[in-house]
Amino acid sequence: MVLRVRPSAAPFGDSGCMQPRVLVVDDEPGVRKALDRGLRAEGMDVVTAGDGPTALRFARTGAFDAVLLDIMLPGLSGYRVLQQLRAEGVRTPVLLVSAKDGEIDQADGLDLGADGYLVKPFSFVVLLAQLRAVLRRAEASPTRGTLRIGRLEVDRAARSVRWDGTPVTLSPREYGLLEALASRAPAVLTKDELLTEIWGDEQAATRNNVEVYIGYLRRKLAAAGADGLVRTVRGHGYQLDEALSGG
Amino acid sequence: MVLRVRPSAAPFGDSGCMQPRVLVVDDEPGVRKALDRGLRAEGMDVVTAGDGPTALRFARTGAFDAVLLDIMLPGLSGYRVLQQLRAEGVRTPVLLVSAKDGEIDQADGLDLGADGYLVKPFSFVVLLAQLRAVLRRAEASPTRGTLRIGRLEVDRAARSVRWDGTPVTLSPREYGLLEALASRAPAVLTKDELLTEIWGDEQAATRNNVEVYIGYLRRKLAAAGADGLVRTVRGHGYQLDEALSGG
DNA sequence: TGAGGAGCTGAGATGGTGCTGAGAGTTCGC
DNA sequence: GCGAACTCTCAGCACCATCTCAGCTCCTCA
Repeated sequence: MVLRVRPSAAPFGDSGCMQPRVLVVDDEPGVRKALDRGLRAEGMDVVTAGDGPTALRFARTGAFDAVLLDIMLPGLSGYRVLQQLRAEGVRTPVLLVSAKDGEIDQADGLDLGADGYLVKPFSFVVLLAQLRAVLRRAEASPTRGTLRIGRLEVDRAARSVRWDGTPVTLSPREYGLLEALASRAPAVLTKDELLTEIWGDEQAATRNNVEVYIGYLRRKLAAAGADGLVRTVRGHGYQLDEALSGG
Repeated sequence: MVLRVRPSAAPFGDSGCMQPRVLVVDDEPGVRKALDRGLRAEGMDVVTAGDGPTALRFARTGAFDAVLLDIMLPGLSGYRVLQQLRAEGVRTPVLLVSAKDGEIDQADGLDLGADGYLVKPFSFVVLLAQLRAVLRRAEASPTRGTLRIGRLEVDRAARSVRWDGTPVTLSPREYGLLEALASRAPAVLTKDELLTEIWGDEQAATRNNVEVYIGYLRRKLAAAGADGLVRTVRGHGYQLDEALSGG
């Protein structure tokens, strides 16, 4: 494997985020060590594992920002590890590494949920590029923190909502609707999307439920001064009004 | 390059979505042709480009679900194309392909916004795996890209349309027509194609419906200043006027 | 020049979509 | 048990999107 370490000027501090934590899984100690050094030099926090069960144990904690996963592993193949992780609902981005070209081909299914594929021998630079692409994406879609859409403020940790600084008390359903709309603003969400997201997959509720709760939500928002924030897109669904929330 | 075509049982119909549209950019006609055939066999809709400027012109419309972009290109390097696209706000996933290992290394910055990296020679299966990973992600996130055909802007997430910056409010049918035409511009779409795409397969509607709604659409567009944007190709169907929208 | 076909459009009917109020059922704390 | 908050159901209403259709214009071709 070619290893050419070239530390970037600003490895990962651009967006003020923390060191990304990367799990490196490979059965060869030499490879682990080389990758560990190389990635550390790029400002990442690296943890290594040498076999499948260990990898799974580490990865299922969800404590990593990305996993570099070799397919050939003692104990449990990389495929199985990935499969198991996805089955458990772990969404951590995974880069699959195969020792030879044909290996990926032999998988029963290609769509196991990996986020990138590398074939040995790969250059460190290519690995780094893939890794960064994956980390960049993960960073771009944060699932936590406070949403700020103009004058609207949705604190997801506290499940509280403010408009122009004044708090708006919402019921769980109302809050769910608003958070869903805010987290994707200014996209239009269909009633069915909102149903599955807030009411769950059981589909016990009907679309009229969404209409009713949009009504409740609107009333409370209007009382707080956010009149017209939730807009109806006839025939499709609802969205947060860009102009209003953004202004 | 190794080409091993293996049509899947269900290429891409799993989630009932449309064929993914992929833009293949490579300066070698042989490679273009091979990729075109291979990807079509996998159920994808493929458009090819042989040089940088052409690639940029196609890609900046936002009408593709993924771009396979060779770095070595006449006219404008793949890097520049990618850089330009990102600068314009085009978020379409891009897989960068380098002819040799060192090429990626030579880029001034790795973080141009590519979503995957491949080094020639790569096997078709690896390409397919990367491509699918990218498409799967794109499909999972409802934030579909914005179509830009000259002065026309179609935001597919917000279902909003702008001409020269001024918003145009459209009914669902009208919007469907415009999006269909914009996503394939400057191709001519027949009335039957538009019928099946917007009205569905039931075929309850007739071709006159398309004519009527093209009329409605034209009226609203004309009111916004986009007079003559939707062109009739007698005997065939409708298309967006490149010259007008592109100028 | 005229016939036929393709495409356009205005008027009007209708059905669907979305909104709302009333009220019943449920859960939870006291 | 009681009240409060939340959730859900339902029916009625208003309005808009959709559809139908006839009559029109325009193009093509003989």
